[in-house]
Amino acid sequence: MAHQPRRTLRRAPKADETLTRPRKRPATQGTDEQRPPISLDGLTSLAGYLIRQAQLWVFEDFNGTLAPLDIRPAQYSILVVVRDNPGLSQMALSEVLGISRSGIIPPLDELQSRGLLERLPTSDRRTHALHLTAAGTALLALADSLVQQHERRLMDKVGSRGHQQLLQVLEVFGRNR
Amino acid sequence: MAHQPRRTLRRAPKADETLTRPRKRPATQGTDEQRPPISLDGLTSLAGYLIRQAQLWVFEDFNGTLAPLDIRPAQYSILVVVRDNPGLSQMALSEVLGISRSGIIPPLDELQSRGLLERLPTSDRRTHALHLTAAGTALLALADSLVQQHERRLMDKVGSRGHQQLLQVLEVFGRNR
DNA sequence: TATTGTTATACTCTATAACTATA
DNA sequence: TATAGTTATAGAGTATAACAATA
Repeated sequence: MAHQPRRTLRRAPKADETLTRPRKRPATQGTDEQRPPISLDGLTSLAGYLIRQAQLWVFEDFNGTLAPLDIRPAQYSILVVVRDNPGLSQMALSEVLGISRSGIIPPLDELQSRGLLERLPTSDRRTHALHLTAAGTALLALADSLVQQHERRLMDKVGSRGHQQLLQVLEVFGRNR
Repeated sequence: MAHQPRRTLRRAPKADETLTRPRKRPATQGTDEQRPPISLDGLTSLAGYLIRQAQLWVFEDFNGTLAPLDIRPAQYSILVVVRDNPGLSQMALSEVLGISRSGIIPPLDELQSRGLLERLPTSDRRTHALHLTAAGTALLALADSLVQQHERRLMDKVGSRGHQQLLQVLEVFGRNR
């Protein structure tokens, strides 16, 4: 029904990262006894396992880096796609991001309540046209520079050559899912 | 206190995958009108985004492949680590898997209730020694062959060379987090 | 009838804190 | 006091189903 843009104030997200984060091994537990090494070879030989571990690192580092702006990965991806495709509908957005059309609503509500994004009416009164506000555009510019820092840290982790290889090899996962 | 191994029956996990899965674009919505292409360049140039998308594919394919055995990624990783490190404690397991010591309990309970894994008492009566049962060893062997199918599908996706590069480049994320 | 956005609900995963028993 | 395992609780993320407005 193309409701009024809602003003719902959503739960303030924890300023810090809330996503999976690795254990900070508990200070080599008390005495610095050496513990028997645990073999992970059965897992580390699987590319899928390594991808999962890399993704956990990415989210952790991303969240830490963008904590000052209180932007999580999903929010960042929404802001980028809306900036690059102004006026797109919620359906189109949820589709390219691989989220259900109901799942896109909480992050959109939050971004809107923070004044970063707006839902404008269209000729088809069922749909909303998504646009960034001036504040959203400004904040995204800041976020972009932090994301570049994050990306550089990833490059430090895997090497410049490794980073290039990742972009090439994983490109197949980037196209429209 | 090294409780009795619990018999708690845990909620039957949905036999199919329950993790994030991509939208199956709704049949090009009704009429096959061509929709304006949506630019994702702002995201696909980020290695972190591609890693995230790859990881979603991995979980989806993994879950689909291992659905006949009703084994999810976390359960598989537990079975592998316990097989390769028999007798390790829950603390050690949760540490190498990057899960909190309370978070390891639900999957362990489930595996134990399914007769795949047991918690044996040790001289330190606070700790449990984790071991696979015969059934667990047998099921893991089946799982391994399915995981190899999954890994082959990943190789089909990124190419043989790309697969090798992934193992090399991401190896840094595999070591003990 | 089909589609968009929304609400309601449920489930998974993970986190933290408090508790028990052991050391 | 410190540690291992457990319980209780909470939060984020995502899923499905049903609904109203609109096409």
